[in-house]
Amino acid sequence: MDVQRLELLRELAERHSITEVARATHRTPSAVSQQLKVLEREAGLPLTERSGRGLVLTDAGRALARSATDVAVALARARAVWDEFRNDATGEVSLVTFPTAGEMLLPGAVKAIAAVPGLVVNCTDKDPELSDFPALTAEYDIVLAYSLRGQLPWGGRGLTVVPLMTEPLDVGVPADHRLASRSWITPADVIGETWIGAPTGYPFERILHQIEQKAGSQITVAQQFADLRVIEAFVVAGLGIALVPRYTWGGDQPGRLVLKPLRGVDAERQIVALMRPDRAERLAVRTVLEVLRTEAARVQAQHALIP
Amino acid sequence: MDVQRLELLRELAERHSITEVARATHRTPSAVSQQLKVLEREAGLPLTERSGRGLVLTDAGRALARSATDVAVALARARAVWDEFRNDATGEVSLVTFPTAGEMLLPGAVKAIAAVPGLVVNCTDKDPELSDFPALTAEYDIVLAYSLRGQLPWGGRGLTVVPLMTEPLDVGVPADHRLASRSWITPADVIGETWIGAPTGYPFERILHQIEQKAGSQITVAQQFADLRVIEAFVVAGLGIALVPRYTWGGDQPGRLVLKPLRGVDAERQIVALMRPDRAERLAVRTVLEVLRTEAARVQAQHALIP
DNA sequence: GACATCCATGTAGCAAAGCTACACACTCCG
DNA sequence: CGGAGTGTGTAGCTTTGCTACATGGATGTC
Repeated sequence: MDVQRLELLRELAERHSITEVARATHRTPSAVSQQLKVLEREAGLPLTERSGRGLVLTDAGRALARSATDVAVALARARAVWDEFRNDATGEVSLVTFPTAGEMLLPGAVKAIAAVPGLVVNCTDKDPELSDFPALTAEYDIVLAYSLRGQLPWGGRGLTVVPLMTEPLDVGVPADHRLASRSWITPADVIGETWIGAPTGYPFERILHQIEQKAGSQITVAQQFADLRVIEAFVVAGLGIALVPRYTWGGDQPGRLVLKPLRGVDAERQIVALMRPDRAERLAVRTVLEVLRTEAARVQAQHALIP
Repeated sequence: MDVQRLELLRELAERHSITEVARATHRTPSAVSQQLKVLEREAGLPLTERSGRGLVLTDAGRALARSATDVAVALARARAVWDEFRNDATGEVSLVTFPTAGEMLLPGAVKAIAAVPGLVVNCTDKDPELSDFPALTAEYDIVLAYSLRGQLPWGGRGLTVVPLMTEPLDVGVPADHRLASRSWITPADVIGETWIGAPTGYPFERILHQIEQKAGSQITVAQQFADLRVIEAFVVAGLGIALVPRYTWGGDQPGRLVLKPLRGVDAERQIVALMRPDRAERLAVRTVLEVLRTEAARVQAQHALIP
């Protein structure tokens, strides 16, 4: 029961291909295949099955891979305890975000992290529609993701989830709109309005459905954009109203776009950090996470002051 | 941070000598020394210090060794989960006991274990006065030990403790003794009696002290024997009375020795299994443990019937 | 105080484990 | 039917980790 081999099995469980595992671990596919073969012989049961031109884990393989995660966590924790002992939060941390969170949290966070010597974060963004968040944890240490209240799609898969903040989703209307002077809005208020929506499959869709149900009236979605800036521009142009995350909206439309809280509907999203449990143990990762949490709190507090 | 090397460090923490670690892991001292040196270089801090002709762990070394235990536990658990998956509780388990528990529990337990194919237990006994129980966990998978109520000397050291049974300690008197017809005895009853005691340092001593305190009168200990059979023989010969564990006494003095429960004093001992936490995870070990527990329950139930 | 003893630790050499490079077999898809 | 994708064998090399033996320091003894 060698740890290295278990690690390979775990990688295979996540990446679903020996070639991918080889690339990720800087080895040739042949080396990976050989090691897995040895593990299988030690285990005494087949761990993989051929399926088409690739292969899939058997039930036994999945079971063993799960245990492998526990071992990896213990090992990572040992490393972390040691780094804490030496007070050495050094290292590289990779991070993906969806664009709006990146805009809101990362500039401040990266600046704060720069103050920690030897700690480096490499950030990227990725369109949330193109890639499912959990899969990204194979490649990145920290994945910033969001989910709507009630749905917690990131549990269950054995990932570590750290909540960073909950952000209300308001209704954005043009400054000269009939609803612009209201202090809040209910589903009944927006009957008959035209909406600028997000592409099909985006979680925002669910909230529009909730509004439909509460109002008892069908919603008209005129356009579908992924980029918030485009949506805002359309709203300002008077082409419709839209759901806008309160802390994230651009602000480059000063005075021409106003946000109104939505009552009667659970209109908020949770912004969380998603991680593979072993990576979540690393001291460098935990340090970055701590910075993100305080940054999120800062943003939230700042918006509470200017309502 | 190689697991094998961490394992060596952990062994060193327990055995306090490279030579001993080498013997236990079937290597030469040179090999152990080299591997620890590599670990130390990776760790970046000295893990050991020379002390006389041997060496001792530094604080850093002890800290890292603690983490190493967690890794070993995770790894052992992975193995156990796998063995459970294959329903394969095969393997060798070594066990030490103090004599009385061996007499009481082991014959039945070993017979039950013989029914499990491929599972082997190797048992030995060891005088409890000569060796401290925790140290034996380095050498044996399961250590049967006892402790008096209130004192739990086996926690704290990071060992796994599984309670098997609690055994009352009665007062053994000859059948023709003035107290032989009583249904129980209090400390006041035994004022003026001569005691056959255990050697100094045995935990039974503490109970005699309690009796002294409750009775307000000094106790006379005439002889000190470790072996229960000798004690019983002296009691039968009318040379004194003694503390006798209720389930364990010989029975080869039928009718000539009677046991009387002691009231007013916490007179019982806990019989527990002591294990290194990683070894406690092994399926074979857990299986043996399960047998021991049911055997202990059987013995206890049997004695409840014949009071 | 010299000597034997018991440690840990260096050095050289050897055996095994694990990797790469390359060839091969198989499946899917245009 | 190729061509691009997959996983897997084989040969050979590199690295790792071990043993055997020698060395040096600390301890205890005659």
